Amino acid sequence: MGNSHQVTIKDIARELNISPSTVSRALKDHPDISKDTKKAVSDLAKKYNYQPNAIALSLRSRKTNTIGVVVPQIVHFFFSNVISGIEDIAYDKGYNVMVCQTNELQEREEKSVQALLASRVDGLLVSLSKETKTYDHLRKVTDGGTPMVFFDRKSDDFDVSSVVIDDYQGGYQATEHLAKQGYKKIAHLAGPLNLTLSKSRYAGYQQALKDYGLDYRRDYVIECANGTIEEGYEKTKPLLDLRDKPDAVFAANDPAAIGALKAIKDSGLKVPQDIGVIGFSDWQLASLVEPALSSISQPGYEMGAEAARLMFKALEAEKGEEVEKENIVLKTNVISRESTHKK
Amino acid sequence: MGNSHQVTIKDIARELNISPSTVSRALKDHPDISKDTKKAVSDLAKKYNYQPNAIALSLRSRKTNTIGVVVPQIVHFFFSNVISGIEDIAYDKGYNVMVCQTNELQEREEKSVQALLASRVDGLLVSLSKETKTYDHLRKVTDGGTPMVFFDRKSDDFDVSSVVIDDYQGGYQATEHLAKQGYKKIAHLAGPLNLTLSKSRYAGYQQALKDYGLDYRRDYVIECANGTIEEGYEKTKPLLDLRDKPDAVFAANDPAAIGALKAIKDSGLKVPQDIGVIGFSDWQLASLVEPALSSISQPGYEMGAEAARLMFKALEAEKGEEVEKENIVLKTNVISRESTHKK
DNA sequence: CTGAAAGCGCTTACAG
DNA sequence: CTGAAAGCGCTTACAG
Repeated sequence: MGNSHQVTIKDIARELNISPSTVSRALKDHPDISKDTKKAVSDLAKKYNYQPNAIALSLRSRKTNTIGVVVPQIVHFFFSNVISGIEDIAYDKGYNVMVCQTNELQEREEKSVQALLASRVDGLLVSLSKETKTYDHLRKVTDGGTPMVFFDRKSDDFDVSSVVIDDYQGGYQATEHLAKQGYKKIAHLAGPLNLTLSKSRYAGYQQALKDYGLDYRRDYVIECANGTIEEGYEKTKPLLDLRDKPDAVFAANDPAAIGALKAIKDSGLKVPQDIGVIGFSDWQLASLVEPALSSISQPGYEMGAEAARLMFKALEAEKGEEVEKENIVLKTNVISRESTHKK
Repeated sequence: MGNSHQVTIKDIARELNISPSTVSRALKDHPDISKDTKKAVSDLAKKYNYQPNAIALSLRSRKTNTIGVVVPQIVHFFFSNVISGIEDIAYDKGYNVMVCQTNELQEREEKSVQALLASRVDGLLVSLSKETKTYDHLRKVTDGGTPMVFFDRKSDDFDVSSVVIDDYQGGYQATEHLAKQGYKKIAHLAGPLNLTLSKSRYAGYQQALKDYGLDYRRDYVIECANGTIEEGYEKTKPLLDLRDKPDAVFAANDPAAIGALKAIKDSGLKVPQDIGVIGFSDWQLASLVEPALSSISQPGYEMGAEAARLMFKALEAEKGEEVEKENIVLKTNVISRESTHKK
């Protein structure tokens, strides 16, 4: 028909000469309504493809059946997995998902949270931008009574549920894996050390060295602020120039590890025979380089699904019932490939 | 406060002993309202962090300031770029974005479209699932008067705007690039040939062969239905067993190209000296393999931004004004890397 | 300068 | 079995 007006209950009522209340009841198969009326209503509803207006329902029920997601980047293997996990669970629950990316900017994070709040999302799933230093915008969320769950990048200033990766364990596992393969002098390309996540990986690295009786040397640790392939390449070169050079590199992210791989190969040394390399899985890239890169897996999809589940637990709780906060820490796994197969 | 009730205009009115109408006017700086009232209202609004309820506004204005996106997969380099492009433009326009993934299932596509329609999104951006054969669910969108724009995977049954990649040109460019590098016997790992997109790339390949005076041989063309690395590997092997084997391969997607690369290397032949390889960029992976893979770039971000712009053009049109449909075809580019540098 | 009324599309307690 | 009324949170034409 190309009619730009969606059919309402009133339209049906008018055509049938009955009241909107009756139409509403008939539509939801209310026991009071007569068979005949129900039939007439549902026939007409079908004929005009009547769709209940969710906006009107939301206004009445103060529930939008929508959750908001605030994420640093959409174009990112890990985060797109998280979003996908959230969306799948939300779909099963009959919820819609509004997605906002902050592009790592605090200002955009603030505006997005504000927009989502204005849209009265039932709950908010948030991963902080790298830039975010103050939390007033998130205070408004919790103060207003909207359930919030952090994923991956959280602030400890809030008493809300969260899902994060066990970065300490990941750093430990990576280093342990290298040690078990027989590498003795393990260097670390750390992530930006202002992030808790980088510090945890670094700490796990140190603990594993200790547990396996290996030396911790400050000059074997180099910070990679951007986590790019180029940076990994450049920062690895000085390590190779050391008189006593490392025989393995644990990079806190995969692009840096790939850069390290290149730098080692360019210097004429062999991976994994001379130097082993292991990364930390931000992308799905690791398997493609040569040699294929060992890495620590981060369960992105699971993180999203878990965060969504925590959210729905809060949303489905009885009104007034206190839901206990959970802080879930997901385990990482070692993905062992060629780049660490020393023998 | 932890008060789970968001402050409304009525609350402010009550506290100030004035009417909701006056509060509403004061809030939007209506000229009729006195300075004093305005000040009192805005002070209280600030104190209670009043947020206008977008749901109530939507019900009145029949505009939600939200657009819906239906995409086959979120975890996908190309599509996540598209979503990102859409989100950035929507953010600039003050719109929210609801994202649904179909996981390539028609049923889920139908339900998602339906849910988005029920939520009264102002417009819908759709990329069809591979499975979608019938279009009743999309007819409901256009019949109901909701603007729709297709991106990447479209149906020609609708008179709506669309943004797609010039696959014909991409196929042509890939083949032309190989020809110009001096390759003469160019094979093609085609995509699933039920998709228009695959057929177009194939047609571009054929035309380029003709234009460059090269033979078209049916046995040089192999269909890769899944587009995985494994499939590319397996389907390339028979090509290498031919008595008169090709000296170049154009794969309709990057994973298949990467599989081809491996198969060629495993057979003892050299890339690019013996056989050149070029892919079609679905992922960002191409630069990491060895040798680095030449590829045809698909501007995903631009596609999303363009599709969003078309949508907003329709949404911003005067009521009743006819917006002319545009079918935008984005150009691809050759990304020339090692895998095709014959000399 | 301010307020009462109506309405966006729905539901439901109340009345008959 | 059905309907009128009230209300979700807002805006705005109308009245004063």
